[in-house]
Formats: sequence, C-alpha cells, structure tokens
Amino acid sequence: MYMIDIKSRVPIYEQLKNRTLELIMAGILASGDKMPSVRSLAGDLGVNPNTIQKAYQDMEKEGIIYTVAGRGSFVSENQTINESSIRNAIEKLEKSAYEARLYGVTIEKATLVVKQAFERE
Amino acid sequence: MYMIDIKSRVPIYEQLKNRTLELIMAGILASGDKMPSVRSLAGDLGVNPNTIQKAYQDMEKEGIIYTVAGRGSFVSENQTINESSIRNAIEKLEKSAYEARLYGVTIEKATLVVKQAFERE
DNA sequence: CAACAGTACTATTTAACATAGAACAGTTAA
DNA sequence: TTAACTGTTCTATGTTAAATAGTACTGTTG
Repeated sequence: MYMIDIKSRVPIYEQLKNRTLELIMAGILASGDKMPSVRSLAGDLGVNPNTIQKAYQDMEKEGIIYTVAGRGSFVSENQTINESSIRNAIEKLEKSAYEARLYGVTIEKATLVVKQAFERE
Repeated sequence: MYMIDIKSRVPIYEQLKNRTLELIMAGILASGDKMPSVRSLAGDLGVNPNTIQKAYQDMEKEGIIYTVAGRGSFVSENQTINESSIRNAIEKLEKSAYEARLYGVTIEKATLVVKQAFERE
C-alpha cells in the first residue's frame, strides 16, 4: 500500500502525501477510512515515527485527512482539500513550464508531457 | 541585467541560471558574448563569488556557457545545451503536472497554465 | 488497567546552500 | 615586465531543511 524511495531527493513526508493522494484517487482510500497509525506505518516503512507525523500534520493542514486524538487519522471528505494547496501545485506547474521553455522546450512538447502526466497508469 | 531575490527559496545559483537563459532568449545575450566576470557579478549582486562560480560551473556543464581560463566565460552556441538538462526540465514538468492532478487540477486547467507560462511577457 | 492512538518536546546527524578568505594559474594591456 | 584582470581550487564556517532518536505526555478502546 505505502512505499517510499529512500534514494529519491524528494523528502519522505512529501512522498507519503503524494502516495496518499494517489490511493484516494484510485479509490483504495475513501472518505472516512482509517489511515495507518503513525507508529505502525513508521515500523512498516522503516522510518522514524516523527517523519510520518510530519506527513500527517501536513496532510491535516491541507485538508486531506483529519485526526482524532486517541482514535487515529482518517481520510477527509473529497472536497475539503485546501484551496491554497491546490494553488501551490498550480504555481509549481507554472514554474516548471516556464523553466522548460527557457531550455528550449516547445509549447507543443510541454502540452504533450502534461497530457501524458494526466494519462499515467 | 542581472538581479536576484534573496527572499526566494530558489537557490541563488539557480536564479542566475534561469536569468541567463532568459537573457539569451530575449537576445540580450548572444552566442560568443562575454559574461560578467565571477568577481564583478558577485560584487554587483552583493553575494559571494563562490556562489556565482557555482552557477557558472553548472551552466558550463549544461552547455549554456563556456569558459576560457584567464579570459572569462562566454555564451555558447544556441545548440550546445545538454540533452540531459532539457530532459531534466521535462521531467520536472511531468512531475509537477502529475502532482497537480493529484490535487484535483483538471487537464484543461493544467494545459491552460502551461500555455500562460509560455506566453509570459 | 493495558494497549493502542496522537502530541510535544529536545537533541543529534546529514546534506544543501551560502559565505569567508586565501592561494594558485592563465590572459591582457599599460 | 608588471599590474590588473580572468578562472580555479581549497579549507573552514554558518544556516537551514530533512530525518533520526528518545522520552514523556494525553486521549481512546477493550
């Protein structure tokens, strides 16, 4: 269910956020589903519980999950993802596109790449 | 000509690379043009010469500029930018697009954002 | 109560980014 | 030739983000 790439330069907590969004997208995690506990997931992945906690706290701030003290963390309703998180993702996309353009990538190529990203899997 | 944003989380050497590509793109810097010297640019921008040097070394590796010991650094021919740098930029774009998708951004919106990045100024 | 949940600390390590300063070598022009 | 410029290399230091390590606390469940 969850896996990380330690060789990646992408921070573990960010990988966990994206993986969670993927699982939600794929319908494997649905609204109200219980997330693995901080400690159990840390044990499974072989990383420090604090790293998982940071990912969970981030996701709670973004509205992806919610937490009940003592009970655990759960997947939020689909519509509760923060506008600011979405705006952030869009800004990042805009920057990457602009940078690709600086390297001589054509708009046709860039559009194709985006299309492929949306068709992935 | 050159300016940096110290408040930005983007490393200075990366800002310098992008700015150089912008200047080349705008025709302000052409093939064979001399780049400002490491020391003079560092002085102008108020940053450490080593930071400029890192940017220049990066750009030399990417084929954007070339360096002659004792003479200075110069803008390369337009076609000498490394394939790997371009591939890198494309990969980054693909990742950003995929991430935006995870946050629920539609392909139409993503395509529009890319279009705007290519139309910028 | 025991076992599980999250929370909140402080301390440490590692790597990236940036700065600081010195020393060395090649080029150019007075 | 020498002074003033170029780039190059090196070591050391400070800062920050990311991750680890360990401890201790509170709330929930069976």
